[in-house]
Amino acid sequence: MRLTRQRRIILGHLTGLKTHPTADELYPGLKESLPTLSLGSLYRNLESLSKEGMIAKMEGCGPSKRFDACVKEHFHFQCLNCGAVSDYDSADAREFRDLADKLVASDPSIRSLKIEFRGVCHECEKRINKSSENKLKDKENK
Amino acid sequence: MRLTRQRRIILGHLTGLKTHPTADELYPGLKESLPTLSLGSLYRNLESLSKEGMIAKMEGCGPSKRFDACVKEHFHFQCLNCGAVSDYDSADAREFRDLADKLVASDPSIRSLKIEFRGVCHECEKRINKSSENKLKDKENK
DNA sequence: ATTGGTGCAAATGCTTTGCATAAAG
DNA sequence: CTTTATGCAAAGCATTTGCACCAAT
Repeated sequence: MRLTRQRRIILGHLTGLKTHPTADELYPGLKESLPTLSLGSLYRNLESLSKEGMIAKMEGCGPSKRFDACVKEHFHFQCLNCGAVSDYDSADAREFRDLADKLVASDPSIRSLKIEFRGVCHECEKRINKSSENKLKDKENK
Repeated sequence: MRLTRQRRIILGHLTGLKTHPTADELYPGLKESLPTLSLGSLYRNLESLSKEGMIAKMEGCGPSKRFDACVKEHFHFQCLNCGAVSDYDSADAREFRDLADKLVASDPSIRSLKIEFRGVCHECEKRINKSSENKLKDKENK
């Protein structure tokens, strides 16, 4: 695979984000640096880059695939409300990872373990609190 | 939601399977008992049944959703080769589940944890061994 | 009579593919 | 000059939706 200008810019752009975007989310920002970029080529290039191990392709976190410039193993946290995916780490999580590794080592039929954390992200939490505040106010005004 | 004849048969059929089929895989077998069943209605009914908590909808295990008549929490094992999904249980797995529950309890921002085992299923293992045997024989014959 | 269920076909959303052109080695 | 990359439009696949008809309360 050739690391063309287009691919370098896609890679650079993705590296600058910690949001694990979908192809669709990535596209508008990329168009600024690459006005002729087509969505088809973006898909092809994300696929190529991930096949080369230069980026990670995340499947099964919603209808669309997400991409991550960070290739080394780490946990993800997905918001049940908005679908956004962020990295997750904590002492407990690291302990958990250790036990997971042990489990994989103990059973030869297991090659890997997919682990994903789910909850409500800070942004959605705020939004939800605000909207319930507003509902209270509405009631008071009636 | 009304538990119509159609839905009862879909539910019964799914209960008889331990393969966690996709809508597509379920369809042909169901057509025998329900000749007029449309794929659209199957999707709608699987959706309704899962919303009622009568079956489990599994997302993120490939391009198609899978459905499971067993609603109580349990681990799944997915074959990296053929995509088939089966249940997974072992003493180590139960220990793992306990730690996962602790982790969820310890961090209030976490609502749930998605855990999935991956490897190569027995059927594929056999198939792969056979085909490598054949390749050896081919070499000998040359 | 009103509500909910079904079949069918069309629409949707995300992604892939075919093909002609362009760039890189 | 052969291979690889790109843009565009069309196709693909899993799923959802609109609508007319039907069944059950």
